[in-house]
Amino acid sequence: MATLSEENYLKAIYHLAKQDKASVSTNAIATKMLTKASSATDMIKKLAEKGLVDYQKYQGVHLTEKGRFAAVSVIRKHRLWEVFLVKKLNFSWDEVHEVAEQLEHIKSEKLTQQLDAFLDHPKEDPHGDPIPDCEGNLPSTQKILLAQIERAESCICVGVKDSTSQFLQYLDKHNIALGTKIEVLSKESFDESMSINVNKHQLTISKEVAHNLFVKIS
Amino acid sequence: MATLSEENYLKAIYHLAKQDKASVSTNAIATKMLTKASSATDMIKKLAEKGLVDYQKYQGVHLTEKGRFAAVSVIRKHRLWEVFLVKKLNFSWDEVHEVAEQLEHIKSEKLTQQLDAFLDHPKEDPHGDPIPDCEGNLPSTQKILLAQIERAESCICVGVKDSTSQFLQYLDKHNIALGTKIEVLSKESFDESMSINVNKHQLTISKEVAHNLFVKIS
DNA sequence: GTCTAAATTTAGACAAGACTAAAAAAATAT
DNA sequence: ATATTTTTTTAGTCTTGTCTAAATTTAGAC
Repeated sequence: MATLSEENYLKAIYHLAKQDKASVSTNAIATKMLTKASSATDMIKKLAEKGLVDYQKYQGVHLTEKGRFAAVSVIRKHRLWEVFLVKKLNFSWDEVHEVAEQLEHIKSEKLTQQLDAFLDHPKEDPHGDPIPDCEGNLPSTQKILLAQIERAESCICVGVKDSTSQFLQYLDKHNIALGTKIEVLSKESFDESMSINVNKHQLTISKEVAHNLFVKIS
Repeated sequence: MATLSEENYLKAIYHLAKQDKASVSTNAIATKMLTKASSATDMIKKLAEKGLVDYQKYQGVHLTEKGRFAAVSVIRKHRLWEVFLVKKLNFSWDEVHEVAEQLEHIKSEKLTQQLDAFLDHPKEDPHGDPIPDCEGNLPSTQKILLAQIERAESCICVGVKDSTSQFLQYLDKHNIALGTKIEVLSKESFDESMSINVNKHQLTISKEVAHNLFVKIS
């Protein structure tokens, strides 16, 4: 039902709402979509017309249940395709995003179901993000940012917040992957940089890195 | 470079040119694309502008080398995806077309290459149509239509001309698949119907069926 | 509380791809 | 060779998604 463009807006609204959970502003949507506010307003009206968002002038939008389901369905497909690309076609985790952005819009219920089965019903994509089930349920994971750790402690890398290839390649270079054990040695209060141990190698990471790595305490 | 719509037009022109090999008329394109002649004219101008077809008013079009390559690249992807759907995702041969029509437009050189490798460089799609290589070469196969057989003779089904699900399901129902041995018993000169033997079962097929089944003499 | 600044919406325009109706060219029939 | 039919093109309109510029509303500063 939703056009390609509509699906992309729904995804953007979903991701923006997750953080804030308040209503999502026109400007935030425009920024995320790399368009202008006026374009976002136009699209918001179309989405509201179709019952995918609740909208009142000047008040931002909320996804309706229907809109949320549509958004999550696209995210499900995106993440399943990412798993496919990495597990079956030997893509690395920094190469999958662009292609998955295209594949996520393919419309075929059967394709999605069969792909899911073919991949053995994966629970996470290559960046550690959870894959929604076909009913739109998304298990809430309790990952924390590495930056939130305040004392010498051991943890395991379980995801990335930023999945640009620049960041992922930085992680590759320092042998940090999903499942990698990270020992926090110390944290510098001046610049929030951290001294960590990865595979017996000591490493200093910046605030920026620490704020984009999800870990769980081990 | 080419938009989704342009790719579909190129494909249509390619398929129309194959049969006739003369220039392709505006009307033929419009009919194949299920649009109006005026829309076809508009698109032809865009394709000519981009150097994908040669066009002179009222004279129909020819694909340029660039246009032919673009068309064949889309066909390559279409057929590779069909193989994927049947071999890996358990689609049947009458279910793949629609989905492949979407997948064929995904733009990623690496994806196509890796998919090809993952499928072990298949030579044919599930309907027996040859898969072009990445340079745009398409092996010329010498299949004949079952209807062209004039006397009692044995042959093997190697492809279908019509790949609508109605026809494919008809073939399924009568246990005719690629590789199936077909013995021609007789041909009726009145209506061109044929009496054939498939897996020990005798069967009478109409002219329509005989004209849509490719075979090779065994 | 009013006044400015920021965010949002409206109005009008444009490109892509489609359509209808009408004009022009080509093909066919007599 | 001319008349008629068919094919093709043109002209003008529509929808989707975008834009700029202007108007409006909300929020923040004092």
